[in-house]
Amino acid sequence: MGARRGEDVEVVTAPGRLPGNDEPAVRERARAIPEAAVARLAVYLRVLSGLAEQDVTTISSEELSAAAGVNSAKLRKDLSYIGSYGTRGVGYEVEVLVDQIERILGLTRKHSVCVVGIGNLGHALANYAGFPGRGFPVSALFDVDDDLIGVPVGGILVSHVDDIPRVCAEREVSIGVIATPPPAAQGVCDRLVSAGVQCILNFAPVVLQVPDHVEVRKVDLAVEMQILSFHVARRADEAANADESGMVVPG
Amino acid sequence: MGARRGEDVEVVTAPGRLPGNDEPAVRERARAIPEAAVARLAVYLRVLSGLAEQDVTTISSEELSAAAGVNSAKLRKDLSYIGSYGTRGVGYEVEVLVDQIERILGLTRKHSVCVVGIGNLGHALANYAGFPGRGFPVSALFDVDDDLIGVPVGGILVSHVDDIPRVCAEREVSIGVIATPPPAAQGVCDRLVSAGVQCILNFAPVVLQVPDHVEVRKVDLAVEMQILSFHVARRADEAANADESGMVVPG
DNA sequence: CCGACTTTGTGCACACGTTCACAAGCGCTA
DNA sequence: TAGCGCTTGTGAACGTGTGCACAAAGTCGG
Repeated sequence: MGARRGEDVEVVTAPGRLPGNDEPAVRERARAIPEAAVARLAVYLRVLSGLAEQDVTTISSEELSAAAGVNSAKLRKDLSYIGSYGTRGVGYEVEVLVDQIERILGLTRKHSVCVVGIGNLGHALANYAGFPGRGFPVSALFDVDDDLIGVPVGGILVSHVDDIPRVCAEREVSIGVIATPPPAAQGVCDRLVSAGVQCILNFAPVVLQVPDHVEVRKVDLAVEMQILSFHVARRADEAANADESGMVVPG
Repeated sequence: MGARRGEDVEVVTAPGRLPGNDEPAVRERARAIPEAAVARLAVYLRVLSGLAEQDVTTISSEELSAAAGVNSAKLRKDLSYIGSYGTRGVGYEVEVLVDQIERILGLTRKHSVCVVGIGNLGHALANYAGFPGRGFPVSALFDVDDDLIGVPVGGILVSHVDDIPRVCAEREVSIGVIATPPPAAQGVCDRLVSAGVQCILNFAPVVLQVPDHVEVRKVDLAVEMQILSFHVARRADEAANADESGMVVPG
């Protein structure tokens, strides 16, 4: 176990009978998993699911880490956050890992998703979102365009954004996906928040302001492109640099 | 942020007096900017562009950081990576910052982009990609479906994936966007790489294997959803925990 | 039953990124 | 020109995440 702050170290033998402290530490553990590790666990899960379908029953950290594109030590540390489910000298049982990762990621429950903004991207998401992580049924779609209201997209009828509070409550939406034009995003976000949605995936290129208890993740195409652009530029500069400094091309 | 390959280690602190190291440090600096800072610079740039359009000429780190949703010290440090363009006691000139960030991000050149896989998502990207970061013209589209070849999407004719090498070379594509089904992604990736594309934005939920000199960023919807799911689960557990431990609801 | 071999789980050290806190620097006013 | 108040730029402390290397713990063959 990694040394945390002085506080939650005594989890070992659970000394003092403090109220609410006798929990199996599984829940405490969940809080301690680094976000980066969570992201990787999701990747491992996908790889493992693929292996399970190919009837692979056991895999070593070395093999799995190669398939997931990470260092094997990191993989083992990531897995250690969720418990000790490997067998030394052997490896991990694929099925066990799948189950445990799904448990930690909360994939044993279904998470109802809504998509707001049924443009090009929203369309794609409505058709796409339910399928890859099989625990995310899209259960509501919203737009402002009157021509779209009531139209079925991917099997779901589009509702008006004004109905977000009612529809989200009815269908117990827990994750909201924003795919609106930038100016509309904050307004939509506010409505989702007041509808009780606690997690938001934002595709609109704006910085959303939300209360502390709401989790926002953003997917920003422009930013991704610009990061790549930065690398292109860096490479070009390096090449120019190497050139100037009289580097000889081998061969 | 999110998971990247464990590779990007060679970004380390510029070591000692190696030959060709005496450059004006602008280029050296570029190498030293942390990836996380680059991502934020792109966000600042967008905010700043918005401000410029509203004829704001000057802004303090405090204001800008609030608009970008970060801490002001972090913002100043991020900006310090690209140089000292602020005036103490006053703030930053919006236009200067815009220019400098664009320079660092390599946005002064146009980066030709191709999209592979013209399904729902590819469609959305073809229409979307050029516009938000104004320096990214989509100049080629590819698919395997014969019915799509030659069809114009967002003003560009779709070519066959087999023509990737030729078309990418002709149109000087520097960034490849993969929006194919998972099984096709690695093959497409290989073709892009052999066509000389050095940066890839991958929307397919697979771990791509590429040579070291190729930069890959991935956007993985399923992973994002699962991270949110994790947070939903964590919250639920916390609530349950608080409940069990006999917490009294105030009021 | 033992010893050799394999692979996990993790303590430790290091690197990276974030935050704090303050000196340095600039403009404004008198 | 000197003094004051404001904001930048950054050294240094801190916390988090990564990677190494090895002990612990299991399997397997003899």
